[in-house]
Parts: sequence; structure tokens; C-alpha cells
Amino acid sequence: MSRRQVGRADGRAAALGLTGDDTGCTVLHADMDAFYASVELRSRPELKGLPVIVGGGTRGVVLSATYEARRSGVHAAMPMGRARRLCPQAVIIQPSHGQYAEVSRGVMEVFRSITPAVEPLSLDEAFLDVSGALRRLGSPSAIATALRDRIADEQGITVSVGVAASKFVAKLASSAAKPDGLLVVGVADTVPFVHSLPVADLWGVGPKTHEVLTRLGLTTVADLAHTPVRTLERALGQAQGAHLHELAWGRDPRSVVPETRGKSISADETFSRDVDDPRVVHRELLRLSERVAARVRGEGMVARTVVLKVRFADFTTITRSRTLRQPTDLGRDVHAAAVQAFDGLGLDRARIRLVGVKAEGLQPLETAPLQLELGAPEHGWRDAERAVDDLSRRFGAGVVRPGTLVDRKSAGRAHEAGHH
DNA sequence: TCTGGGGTCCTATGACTT
DNA sequence: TCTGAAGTCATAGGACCC
Repeated sequence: MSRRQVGRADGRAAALGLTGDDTGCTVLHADMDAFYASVELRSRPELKGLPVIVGGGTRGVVLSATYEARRSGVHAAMPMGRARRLCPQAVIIQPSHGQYAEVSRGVMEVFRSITPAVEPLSLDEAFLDVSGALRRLGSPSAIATALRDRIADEQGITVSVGVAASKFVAKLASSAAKPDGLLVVGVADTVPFVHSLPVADLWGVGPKTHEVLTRLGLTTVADLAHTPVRTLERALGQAQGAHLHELAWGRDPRSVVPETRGKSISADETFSRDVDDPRVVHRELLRLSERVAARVRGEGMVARTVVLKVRFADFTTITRSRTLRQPTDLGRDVHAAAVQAFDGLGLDRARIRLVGVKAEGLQPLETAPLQLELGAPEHGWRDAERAVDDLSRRFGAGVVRPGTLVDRKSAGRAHEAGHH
């Protein structure tokens, strides 16, 4: 029997005037409740029922907060300073990303045991197409209930699930079900359900779009639905205008696409204090380049384009990209392109808050036109960086680094270490 | 102590090709 | 031969999501 609060979710369905008929509703959206915070509470059960905030750094933001903390107005992406002021009694926990990734893998495995058609959106949410599992496992709501039970039992966290005929309605449903709930939006209920929502709830409406819609006098999805497409296209651009109008009528043809390869890999870092020394920037670019390239190699890919990101003290952000003659998975190539882009800016001791490095134009190593000659210098570098990958796997990241990243005083002969 | 870090997608613009 | 339209690529920026 289910321990889940089906009753409460049913109550919500009733309050929304929904029938709960799940015929044809083969898309599930599963969304962990306060994911990072919930994972932390597993190992620290004494904190249950208390306001807990996961977030870090001196210049960080809230990554996740328990519902107790949210009651004080704390929410994700809020600067930590403000969160502390709003909820001084909150317990603050530094994030441990490795742990979240591990729990996420476990959760995704449960999903895949139900259907192979799983499309992860992030560590803590995914779409499932259960049309192929109905005969084996029962109705969509039965599957959703079983899924919620299993995640709670096996992973010790709660998940909310939305059940609908399309992705975006399923996602809206899971939001409405939170926390620890289940909501079915039947085919016949779809239009009344979406029309009842504020425009800001729509997927793809952020602060800017919301402002534009408000200026047009549109506050609910129903308002949006009854606005001519042409008007929306003029105000928001053709693609977004047409898209939102479709969504406003509950139409979303996107299907669940199981795991596609990523299109870019990036790493960036905010300095603890703004930096104006180009040597410090170069060193940070080297670290980030090595990190990005190692991940590119880990995926068995090579990258054709390197993008440098620089955020200045006033938060303005620029990017510069370099397309390489040859795609690469080597840190030294990525670093060279990033440094070239940075030096090309011609900055004169500008105060820099953040730098980032991104690899894009990714393609599988096997299909890439590498034209490697045996004995060519590139060959040696690739071998060297692969050897570093191997050492990092065995002894932990950071045991082998380029000489310039080793603390001068304790460096010794470490200069050789990064390359041989 | 204002504003993280990982992404995706869309748009605009200029160069270049056809 | 000149001009223009249309497509494509590289680049930069921005909105949005979790």
C-alpha cells in the first residue's frame, strides 16, 4: 500500500476542478522536492523540520532551501547575505555536489527501470514517457505512485510528479503538486488548467518576457491564449510569440527524448575578490581549461570552438570565441585559445569578477577529422593528458597539475609533472 | 558581503558564397 | 559584368532554466 499523500494531491485536483482521468496521459514529470537540502537531511536527520539552506561561498547564492526556510521568504538563487537576514536561525550547509550527483544517478536508475524513455532535465528532474509501460505496470497514475514510493524507500527523498498528455503540462502539474504530491491533468482538463495560471508560470517566461506581457495587459494564460498570435510575435519575436500562444492552448508537440549528448561543456569561477592582474587571470584560465578538457575527454568528444567569458566588477559580461583549425580535447589547446581571446580584449587592469571557459561544437572523437600523425607533437600531448586523467581517477583530482598551478614554494621539480 | 555554476536555445549582424 | 537575394557560418549577446 502506498504511504504517499495521494489524499492531499487528490484534494488539490478537486480544488482545481480536475477529474483525475489519466487516459492518454503518458508523460510524467518527476521533480525532487528541495533536492540538495533533502539529500543533506538524509545524513543529518536531526535537522528535519528546521529551516536549512544549502549555499556557499562568500559571494554565493542559495542553491536549495527546505520548505521551513522558504516560509521566511528564502528561495533558490537568492544572495546568501539576504537569505541570512531573512532567516537568521537557518542552518547553512555548504553544498557537496558529488553527493547530489550520486543520488541523482540512483534516482535516474529507478526511472529507467520503469521505462527507457527518460529525459533528464537536470540532476533533480526528468520527463518519462510511460506509454510503453502501461501494459506491464498499469495506469499512468499507478506508475507515478509506485515511482514516488520507490524513490522515497530507496533514496530517502520525496519527489513530486505531474502526469499529463504533454511535457509542459506535466511540468506545470508537478509544480502544482509540490511538495511531495501527485497531480494528474487529464486531456479534458488541460485547457481550463493552463488558463487558470498566471503567465509567469509558463515555461520560458522569465522576468523580461513577463514585463513585456504585463505591458500588454496580459496576466493570466487565458489572456495570452486570447491574444492574436501576430501581436505576440511582434512583441516577443516570431519563435517565442508563436510558441507561447501554442502553450497557452495546452499544445506542446515536443516528445520525450531520452538522453542526447551535451552540446557544450563549461567551467567558470567567481574570484573571491575582484582581480586586475592578468597573470592571475591566465592561471585561472589554465585551471578551467584543464578541467573542461578533462571532461571533454571523459565524454569521448572533441571541441571545435572555445568560448571565453569575462564578467567585470559591475557585472557586465562579455564572451569571445575562437574556432580552432582542428577540434581538440587537450587542455593546452583550450587554454591557448582562451588566453588568445583574453589578451585580444586589450584590457588595462580592468577589475574582473569572473572568468569562464566553454568548449562547444562537440563531436565524438571517432568521427572528428583529427589527422593525427604518429610522432607529431600533438600525439605526445594527448598521451600525456590521458595519463593525467588516469592518475586523477586513481588518486583524486588535482594530484597532477601543470607546473604553473603548483605553489612555488613547494613546487620542487613539479614543473615536469603536468606534462610527463 | 547583492547577484553561482551548469547548461540550452534564440536572435542579430557581418562576412562570405552561390 | 554588375547587382541583388538568399543561404550559411562565425561571432556576440541575452533570456531562460535548475
